[in-house]
Amino acid sequence: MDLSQHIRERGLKATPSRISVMKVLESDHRAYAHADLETIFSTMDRVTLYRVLNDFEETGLVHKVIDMDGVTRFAYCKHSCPDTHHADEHVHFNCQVCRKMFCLENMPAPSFNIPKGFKAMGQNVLVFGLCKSCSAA
Amino acid sequence: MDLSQHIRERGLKATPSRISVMKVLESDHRAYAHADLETIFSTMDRVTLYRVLNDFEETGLVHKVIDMDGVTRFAYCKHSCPDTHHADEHVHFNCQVCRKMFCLENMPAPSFNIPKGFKAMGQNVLVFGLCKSCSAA
DNA sequence: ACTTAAATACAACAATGTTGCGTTTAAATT
DNA sequence: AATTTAAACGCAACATTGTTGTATTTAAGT
Repeated sequence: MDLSQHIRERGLKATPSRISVMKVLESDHRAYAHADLETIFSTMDRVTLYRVLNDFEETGLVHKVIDMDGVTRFAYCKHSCPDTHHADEHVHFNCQVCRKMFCLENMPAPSFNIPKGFKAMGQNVLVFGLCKSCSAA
Repeated sequence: MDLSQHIRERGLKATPSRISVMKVLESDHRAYAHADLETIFSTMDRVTLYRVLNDFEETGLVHKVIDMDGVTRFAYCKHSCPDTHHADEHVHFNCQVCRKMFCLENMPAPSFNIPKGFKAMGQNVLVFGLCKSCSAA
C-alpha cells in the first residue's frame, strides 16, 4: 500500500514528515504519544509533529485516545474513517508498567444506556493493568 | 454528616482547606477539575489544592477520572472505598459544550474480556456528548 | 519552470502538574 | 492550658504537554 497516496487521498500533502510518521503508525496498531514519536524522530520539529498528528486525526487517518496520564495518543485507523466519526471505536489497553497503549481492535466499545436528556456522541473506553510482556516479567 | 470526622477517619488532618474542598465535592457528585476548584477558592494556594486532591484520592475519599481534554478530575466517593480499589467504578459522562463531567453512579463500568496475557486492574469509561442542560439549549 | 496554497521551523506563550524547602498548624501528649 | 511534632501549607522554581503567530519553504497543480 502506498502511504503517500493514502495521505493525499485525504486532501493532505504527502510531505516527508507525514510519510515517516504514518509509516510508524501504520506498522504497529498501538496508540503513540507525541513524546514517543519525538524520540523516534529526534530531528523533527515538535510543533510540526503536533500538527502532523492533529491533521491526521482531523482527516480520519488516525484516531485519538487519552491515556491514563491524560496524554493524547494517536493510533492508525485500520478501517477508513469518515472525517466526522471513527467507525473503529474499540477498547484500548494501557499498561501501568511500560505505559504502552494497545488497540484491542476486535473488542468494540459497548454502547451505554445513558440517562434521559443526555446525548451520547462517542466514548473513550480504557482498561489499564499489565500488558503481555510486563505481566510475564 | 461531619466532614472533619470523615477526613480524619482516613488518617488526614481536618484542615480548613480540606474541609471546604470536601464540602464542595460532597455536595454534588460531579467530577471537578483543579481549575474548577481554583475558581471557587480563589485565595487557596494552587499547590495546596493539588495536594488536597491527591491526598483525598490516595486515601479513597474521592476517585479520579481523566476527562476528554486529558485533565484530571476528582469526584466524591459515595461508597467508602478502600485505599487500593474504588468500589464505585462507574461510567462518567463528559459534556462537549459546558465540559462538565457527571458521575453516572448507577451505571457500573462493564468488565471486559481482555486478551490472554493482559491483566486488567481497572478501567476508565467515559461517554461524551451533550449533557441535559446543553442538549436542551 | 512557474505559481500558490499548504506545510514547516522557530519563538513565544499557556495550562496542567510536580518538587523542594522553610514556616505554620492540627491534634496528640504532658 | 502549654508543649510537642509530624503533617500540612505557602512560595518559588521547574517539567511536561500543548497552542498560536509568523516568516520561510515546499508539494503538487498549471
